[in-house]
Amino acid sequence: MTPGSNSETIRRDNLSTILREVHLSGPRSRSDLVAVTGLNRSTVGDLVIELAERGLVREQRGDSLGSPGRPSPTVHAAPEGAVVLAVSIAVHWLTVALVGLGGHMLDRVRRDRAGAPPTLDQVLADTLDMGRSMLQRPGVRDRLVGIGVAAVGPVRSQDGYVHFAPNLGWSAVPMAERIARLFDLDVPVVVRNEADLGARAEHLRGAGVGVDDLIYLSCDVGVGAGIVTGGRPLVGARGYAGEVGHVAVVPDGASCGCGSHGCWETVVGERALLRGAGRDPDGGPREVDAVLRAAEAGELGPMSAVLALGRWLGIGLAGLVNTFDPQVVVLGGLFGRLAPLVHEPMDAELAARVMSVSRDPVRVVASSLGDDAPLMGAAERAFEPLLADPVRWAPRPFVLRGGAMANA
Amino acid sequence: MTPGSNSETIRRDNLSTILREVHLSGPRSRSDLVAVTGLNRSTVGDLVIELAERGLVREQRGDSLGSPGRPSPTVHAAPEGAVVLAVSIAVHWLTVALVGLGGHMLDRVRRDRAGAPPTLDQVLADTLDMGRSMLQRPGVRDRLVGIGVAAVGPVRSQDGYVHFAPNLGWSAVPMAERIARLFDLDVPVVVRNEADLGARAEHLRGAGVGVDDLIYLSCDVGVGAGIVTGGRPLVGARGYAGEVGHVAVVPDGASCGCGSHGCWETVVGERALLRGAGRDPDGGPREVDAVLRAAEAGELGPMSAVLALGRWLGIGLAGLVNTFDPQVVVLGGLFGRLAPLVHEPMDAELAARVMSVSRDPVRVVASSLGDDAPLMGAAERAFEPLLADPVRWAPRPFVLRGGAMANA
DNA sequence: GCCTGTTTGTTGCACGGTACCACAAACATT
DNA sequence: AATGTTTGTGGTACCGTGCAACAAACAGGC
Repeated sequence: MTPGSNSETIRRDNLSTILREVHLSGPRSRSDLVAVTGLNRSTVGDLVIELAERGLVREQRGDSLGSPGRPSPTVHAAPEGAVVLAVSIAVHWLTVALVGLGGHMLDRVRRDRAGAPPTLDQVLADTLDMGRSMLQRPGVRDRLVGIGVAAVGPVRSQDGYVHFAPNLGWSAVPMAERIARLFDLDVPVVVRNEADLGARAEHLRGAGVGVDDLIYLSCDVGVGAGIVTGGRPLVGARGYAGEVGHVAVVPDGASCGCGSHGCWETVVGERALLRGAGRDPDGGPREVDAVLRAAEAGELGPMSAVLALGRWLGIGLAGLVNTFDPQVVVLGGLFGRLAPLVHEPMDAELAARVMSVSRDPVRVVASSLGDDAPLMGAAERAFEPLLADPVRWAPRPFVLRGGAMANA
Repeated sequence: MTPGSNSETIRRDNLSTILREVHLSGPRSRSDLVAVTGLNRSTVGDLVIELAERGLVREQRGDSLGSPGRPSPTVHAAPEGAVVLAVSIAVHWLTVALVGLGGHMLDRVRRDRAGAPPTLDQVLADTLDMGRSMLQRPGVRDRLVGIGVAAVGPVRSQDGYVHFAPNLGWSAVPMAERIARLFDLDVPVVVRNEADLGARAEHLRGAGVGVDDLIYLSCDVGVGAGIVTGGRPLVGARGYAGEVGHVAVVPDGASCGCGSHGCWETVVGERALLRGAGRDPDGGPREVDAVLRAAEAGELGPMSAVLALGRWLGIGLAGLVNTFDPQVVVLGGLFGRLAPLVHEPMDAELAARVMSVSRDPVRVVASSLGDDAPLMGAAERAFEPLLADPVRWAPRPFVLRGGAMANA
C-alpha cells in the first residue's frame, strides 16, 4: 500500500512471482524457477517450501530426462490448495465454474436460455443453484479465496456496480453486493465487464499468451473490448474503459440503445447482423446460428450481411489499432465465430486504414477459449489477491505431530 | 530486470520513491517523507543522507511554523545535481531547454520558423547550435543524465526511429541516433512522440496532476493523443499508440495524408480549420492566428469554421472517452487555444455521445503548460532512468578530508 | 561396476536493509 | 522555567537473500 519497501515486501514479491509462475505457466522445475527469478537456489528452495507448507504448491520427484546432474523436482500448483468460484452472466446463457489453482476447471455448469431475457432474480437464483453444490464439495469452503463474476454492461470497478445492461433490460444492479449476499461467504466478490475478463483470459491462457499489448473484441449481443497494454488491463478512472461499441463510426447513423446514434454496435452487433440478413433482430442464438449456417452454405442474402458486418468490423478495428498499437487482436463471442467468414472485407479495411508503415502488422485471430473466455478471466481475477500476496490469503496451517492440520 | 527481489531492490525502490517525491512534488520535510513512504524515521534519514551525498538533494533547516516539536528539515531536489537536455521539434518551431532536477528550467531557447517546412538537417543544425551553449555551462557535462526529444509523427519506442512526419515532409529518420551523434555525449537519448510527452508533462506537472487516467489531445498540424491510464503512459507494442488523428470518423470522407480517408485529422486538424475558414490550408501559424482573432471578434465565416471543428472535436472525443474512461481530457496545442471558443458544440456532442450515466462526467480542460508541454515531457522522460535508480546514475563521489570532492 | 564430471538441493554463515527503542534536540505552551 | 510534543540520531535486533562448501542424484566412459 505505502510506497516504502521493506523485507516483508521482498518476501511477498518473491513468493508472488513463484506462485504466479507455476499457476500460469504450469509445472516448473526448481531450477527453472531459479532461471526465471534470478534468485539463488537456496532462496528458491526456501520460498517453495513455504508455499508447499501453505498448501499452494506440491513438489514431485523430478524425472531424469537424459541430461546429467541431479534431477530438479517439479513444482506444481495444487489445484485444491486454493479455489475460486467463477460466474459468467451472458445474455443468452449463464455459466458457473469451480476453478482450482493452476487454472484447473474442477467443475462447470452451463445453462442456456432461449426466449425473453431473464430477470435479475432468475439469474441470481440460477447462480446460487448451480454454485451451491460446487461449494459443498469437501474442502472447498476452507480453500475458497474469491468469487469472480463476468457481467454484460458497464461495471464500476470500485464496487462491482452494473450501471445498466440494455440487452438484458437491467439497470442499477449492485451486482457484487447481490452475489456476496447470495452465497454469504467471507470472501471477496469481484465483478467486471465480460470483455475485460475475456481479455484477461486470452492474455493469460489463450490466444494472447506472451503478448503484452492486445485487444479482445467481443460481441455477446452488444459489442465491447477488453484491452491489455504493457501487460496490464486497461481499467479507466471508474472501470468503464473499453466500451468501444458506443464509439460513433457513422456520425449521423441509426439511434442506439445507449441513447446516442451511429454507434459501432449498430452496424456490427448481433441485432445488426440479424437485421441485415432479414431476420428478427431479437431472434437470439437460434436465428444467429441459422444466418451463419446459411452464409457458410453460400446463400447470397446472409452472406452479404456477414460481409457488410466484416467491412464495418474492419473500419472500427482500424481505429482501435491506430489508437492502441496492439500486437494481437483477439475476436471473441460472435466475432470469433464470424472470423473465418469476414477476414476478406475486414482485412481490406484494415490494410487501407491502419497507419502502419511497419513490417510487423497486427495479427487478428479468433478467440482460443471461446465462450468460456470471460469465465476463465473471472477466475483469474478472483485469484489475483492470492497471487499478489500468498501469505495473506493462505495462512500457514498449524502442523501437529503426524501431519494433521488445522487452520489457525 | 529479473523478477526476483533482494535487498538491493528494496534500497533502490526506496531511494527512487524519495527522489521522485521531491523531484515532482517540490520540497518536502523529512517527516512528510516518513508519512508518504511509511518508512521509519531512521530509514528515511539514512536514505536522504545517501541522496545528499550523491548531490541529488539538499537539506535546509526547517522553519518552525507555529506547531510544537522539533522542526523537520526540508529536502530539496538539487537543480544542478542532475540535468537533462530537452528538445521539442514541432512543425513551426523548435525549442531546446536545459532542465534541472526538480523540474527547474535552467535555460530555454525557442526558434520559430515561417514558410516552408525545414529540412531535417536544418533542424538538427539548429538543435546543436541551441544546445551546445547550454551544455558548455560549468558542471553541466558531468551532471547530464540524458537527452529527451519530442518529435512529430509516429516514433518507434524501442530505438527512437521516426517513421514519417508528413507535415514536415520527412520520413525514415533514425532520430535518436542522429541526435546522439550530434552531441556525441555518453548519455541516453530518448525520442518520443510529442503528444505522448505532452501527456506525461500534463500528468506530472500540469493540468493532470494527481489524475491517473487522462487523455492529452493535441494538434500541432496533425492530431495526436497521449494517454495515461492507471498512472502509466500508454505505449503500445511498438510505440505507436495514440495515433488517434487517423481514426476514421467519416468512413467515406476526404483522403488524408496518411493514405487512408475520412480520418479525424481531416476535419479537426490545422489544415481543416484553415480550409473551413476559406484560407490557405498551408498558411501556417500566421493564418491560424488570423482565423482565431477573426473568430474571437465574431466574424461569421471563421466563427462557423471554428464551431464546425468544435463539433467534430466533440464527436471524436466522445469515442475516446468511451474507450478510455478518463477523468480528465487536456487539450493541447491548437486545441488548447481553441478550447474557450468551441466548448459549446464540443460539450453538446460529448453530452449526446458519451455513455455516461455517471454523476462524475469527464472534465475537458485546456493545457496548463501550453506549447512547452512536449518539451517538459521530454525532460521528465529523460530523468526517468535516474529517478528509477538513483544509485546507478549518480555515483557517490569520493570525499576527501575537508570536503573536497572528485568523481570516481 | 566404478570413477568422473555435471547439475542441483541443502546447510550454515555473512551481508545488507529496515524496524524498533531509547535518548537528545528543538520547538510551543503555560 | 517546567512540561509536553515532534523529530533527528545512534545502537541493536530481525528478516531475507547471497554465497560457499558439501552432499545427492544423474549420465557417460572405461
